[in-house]
Amino acid sequence: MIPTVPTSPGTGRKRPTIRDVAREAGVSYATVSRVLNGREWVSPEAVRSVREAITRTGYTANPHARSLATGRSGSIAFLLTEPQHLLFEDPNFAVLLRGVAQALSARELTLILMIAATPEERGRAVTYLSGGHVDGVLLVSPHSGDPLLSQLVKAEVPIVACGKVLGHETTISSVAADEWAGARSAVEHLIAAGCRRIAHIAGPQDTSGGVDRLRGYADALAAHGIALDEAAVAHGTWSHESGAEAMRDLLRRVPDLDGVFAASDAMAAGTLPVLREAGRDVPGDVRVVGFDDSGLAATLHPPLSTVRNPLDRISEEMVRLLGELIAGRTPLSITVPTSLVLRGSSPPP
Amino acid sequence: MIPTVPTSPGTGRKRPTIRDVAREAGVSYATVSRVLNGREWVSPEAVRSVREAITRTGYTANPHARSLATGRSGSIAFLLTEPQHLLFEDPNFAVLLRGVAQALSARELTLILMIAATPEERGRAVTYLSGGHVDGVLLVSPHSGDPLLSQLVKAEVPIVACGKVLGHETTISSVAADEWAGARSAVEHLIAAGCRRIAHIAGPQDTSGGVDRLRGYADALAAHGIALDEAAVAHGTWSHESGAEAMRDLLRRVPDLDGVFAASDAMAAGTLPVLREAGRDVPGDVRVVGFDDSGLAATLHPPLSTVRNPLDRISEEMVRLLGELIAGRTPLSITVPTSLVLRGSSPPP
DNA sequence: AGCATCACTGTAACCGGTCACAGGCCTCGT
DNA sequence: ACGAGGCCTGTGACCGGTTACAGTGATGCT
Repeated sequence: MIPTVPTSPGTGRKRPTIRDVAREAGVSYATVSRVLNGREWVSPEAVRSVREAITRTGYTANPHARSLATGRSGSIAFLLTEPQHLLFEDPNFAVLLRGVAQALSARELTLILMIAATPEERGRAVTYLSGGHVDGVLLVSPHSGDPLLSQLVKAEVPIVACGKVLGHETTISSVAADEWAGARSAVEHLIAAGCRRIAHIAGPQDTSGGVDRLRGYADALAAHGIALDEAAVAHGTWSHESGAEAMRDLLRRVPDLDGVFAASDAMAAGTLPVLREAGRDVPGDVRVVGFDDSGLAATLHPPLSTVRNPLDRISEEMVRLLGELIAGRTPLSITVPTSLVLRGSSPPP
Repeated sequence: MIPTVPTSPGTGRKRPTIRDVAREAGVSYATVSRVLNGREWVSPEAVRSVREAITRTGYTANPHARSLATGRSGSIAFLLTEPQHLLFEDPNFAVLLRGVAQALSARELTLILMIAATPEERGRAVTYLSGGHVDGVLLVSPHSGDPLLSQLVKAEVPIVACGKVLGHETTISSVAADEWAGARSAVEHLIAAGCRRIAHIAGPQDTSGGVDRLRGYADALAAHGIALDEAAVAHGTWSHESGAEAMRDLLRRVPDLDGVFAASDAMAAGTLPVLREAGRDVPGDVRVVGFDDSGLAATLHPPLSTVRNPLDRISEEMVRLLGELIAGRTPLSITVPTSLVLRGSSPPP
């Protein structure tokens, strides 16, 4: 016969429970619970003695017991479906992640990071997320047709996406930067500064950011009666290298260009050495404006003018919307304004 | 008056419990639990009918109830104490994170990402981690004297660190690349290729990586009877820009150098344009070797020879060690071998 | 036949919280 | 003096699992 040892010797002392605190404080465990949750109708001295007992015993609530009783987990998942793109190539992504972590931490919520790249991981992610482990899900730039998306929607998990998700406006919330307005303001600045031959290095056209920034460029030109020249639009992949490549093309196709609006800072950064090698002074001969205001923008030579992508606001809003969704509000899509940051590569006129 | 909604907001009908499955299958709920956990001594037909009942009801176990009963949370924390460094500047970090996520996912463990940069966040992190929310903690390059570390150790949370943590060998496990051997092999390769004036761009000397790579450099020279010249060692911050800066210094101080070993790929990348502007051909006049084999190494011109930092192995080992720690084994520090990858910036002799 | 063993199953007692409900005590109104 | 009602507190019933322990019937052994 193996008797159960009351005080287990090897594994150290066990953590105090709410009952231990109640005994210490000389009240019932229900009262301790009330103090912990800030419920009304508890006498000041009870509050005081419970508080003291808590610090004396070093008590912390068992999160699993609490979750079991309340039905809330206190944690939300940050789901990545395209890590190779987001995590490794996009410096903005780190800013977004940082912002989300901060916003969640402030709300005492836990961030569960899930990477669902392989089919196997995606399957596990769906079961996990539908299984009640988390209170909600934050998604980065999901693909509209992704089956994962519809499975989560079917499981009634609250979801907030970063970037618009076509076809799911009524089932999931989303937060997006006003890409179009940002792009437009950048191009209008170039026009106001006297540029007449403005080229654009566009992002991938299967992303909403790439499309909207291109539309903003085109609309700004149209609004000022400047004809859109197909030759003045090159396409890149967001990366530094693709920006350099695109710039070489543009110099060949539009030798008289006097302004470049690149859809990302990295691509804008790629244009600078190419322009220098071609003997064009920035901003003297050619003005350059990027997009994102990533960390690298200010450190370039010359420092890069750019459209500030308000990722801190976006992450904050994502968490806020998710909170509302969890509380039972209906899905909502919002847009966050961008702003123009002028630096050496295209100073104010 | 605002009545409390009885049914949880997100979900309409409530999820089936183990009792529902038992009723469906015509057995007791203990039997269902036994089937779920693969316990012995359950009749084949009971297993079958339970399995059927599970698929019929769409049952998934409530993770919080399970955690409460077993005392295991099934999740581990990945703690970042220096996000500005790791998350934003270090491309390797993303690789490590990816690897850890994969290893945990394969073990059905959840990754909780915690960023503890501000004092407030650090405090919350300690309470959270000591509070039994997670089964263990993975730490990236913690600073040995960090009070956070000793608090976690005191709370008896299983910890595995990436990189050596001096003074905690008996309390926490750690996994590190063999930085010293890697650095040494890089420098020996340069010597074998005929270089005689080999400079080093060192990393920060308050990190174990920075120190060990410098030691490896010094020891390789000593082993081949080459005197260490203080002027041939410059210091950088891991970053591209600091590498360029260091290279300019070195060209001034050691004009006859014919080899450079940089402690990071980013710093090595920074040397290339500086060398080109100075009229030195790589690898003709000067051979360059980096460290890490980060994504960028192969895309440079010329492609960078470098020491492969086995981050995939490291992440895998970290998770394995943490598992052993959780199972009750004693802490263990292990080293993972590196390998030399030769490319255009210093091809094989 | 009687008893031990084996293979399996069910009951009940946890795990550590939350919360509905039933009081108790004190003050106030009548 | 006594009931009403406000404030505060304690009891007990959950939440949904795991698991110790106590059966139960069938079989094997003496």
